[in-house]
Amino acid sequence: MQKQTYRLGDLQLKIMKVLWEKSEASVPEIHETLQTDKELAYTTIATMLRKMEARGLVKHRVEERKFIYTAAVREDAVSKKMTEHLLDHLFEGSLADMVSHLLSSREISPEELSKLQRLITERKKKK
Amino acid sequence: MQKQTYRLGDLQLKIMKVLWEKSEASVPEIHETLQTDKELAYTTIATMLRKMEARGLVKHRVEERKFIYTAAVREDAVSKKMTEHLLDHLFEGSLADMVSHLLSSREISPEELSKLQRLITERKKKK
DNA sequence: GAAGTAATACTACTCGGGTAATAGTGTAAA
DNA sequence: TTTACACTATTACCCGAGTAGTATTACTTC
Repeated sequence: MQKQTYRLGDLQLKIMKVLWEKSEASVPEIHETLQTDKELAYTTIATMLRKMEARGLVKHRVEERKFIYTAAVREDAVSKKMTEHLLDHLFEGSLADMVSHLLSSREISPEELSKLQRLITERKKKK
Repeated sequence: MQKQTYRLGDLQLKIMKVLWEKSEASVPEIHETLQTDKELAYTTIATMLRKMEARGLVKHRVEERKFIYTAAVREDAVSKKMTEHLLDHLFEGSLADMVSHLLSSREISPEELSKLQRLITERKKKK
């Protein structure tokens, strides 16, 4: 089990983000939180959560007849999996290629650039 | 039309990669090329190509009764779309966050790091 | 001209994401 | 104690990726 955490649908990801943020949430809470994005039926969220639980992405406990959901996978694990998947499948594992792509196609603030620079310098020292 | 190029399945991506690499290819060629990975029926490739054409990802012309396929979307456009999608949905658009993730979880060669460093310095100068 | 061969066309099925209506259930309020 | 209300459970679709068997078509070669 614990299959492919690297492929999460958009809605699933949104739900995970809510759970990571709040650490736990009831269905109404999640539904409420996501309403800003797009109109989604309450049952859509509830169904999705049940499917996600079957897939091992979330867990729930019952509290006063309400389902309280929590994430069953950690955010950094998922981010890592998803990013690595893309990196390996699209850029043959070359981080430089990937970043160069982003650099050439997006506006990146000077702050971001500096932050990046620091990160890399740090990393070079360590290794 | 020209919808979501940011979500390509693994097989579709593999096929696109073959086409980008060779610039054009017949079904047997593509099938042959992908055989190293995994056993896939010839018809699987053919069907997939037809579906991809319907989706606007590839085109074909006929040459001596054979379909010669070519990519209908450019590699950099797709890479960009896919990477940006991930960046925006997983890291709220912060390139630094994304890279930091990768840096902390992967072995990156000193060469890659230097390359990255150069890229960023370049970019800072330009802007 | 019949048979073999190589290609495409058609059809079909599974699976998972997404979406939601409807049914059921249990507690709270009137 | 009947009725609302607020949840969860069940069921049902659609869509696209993936996979591939079977049918058809059109050359080639006896």
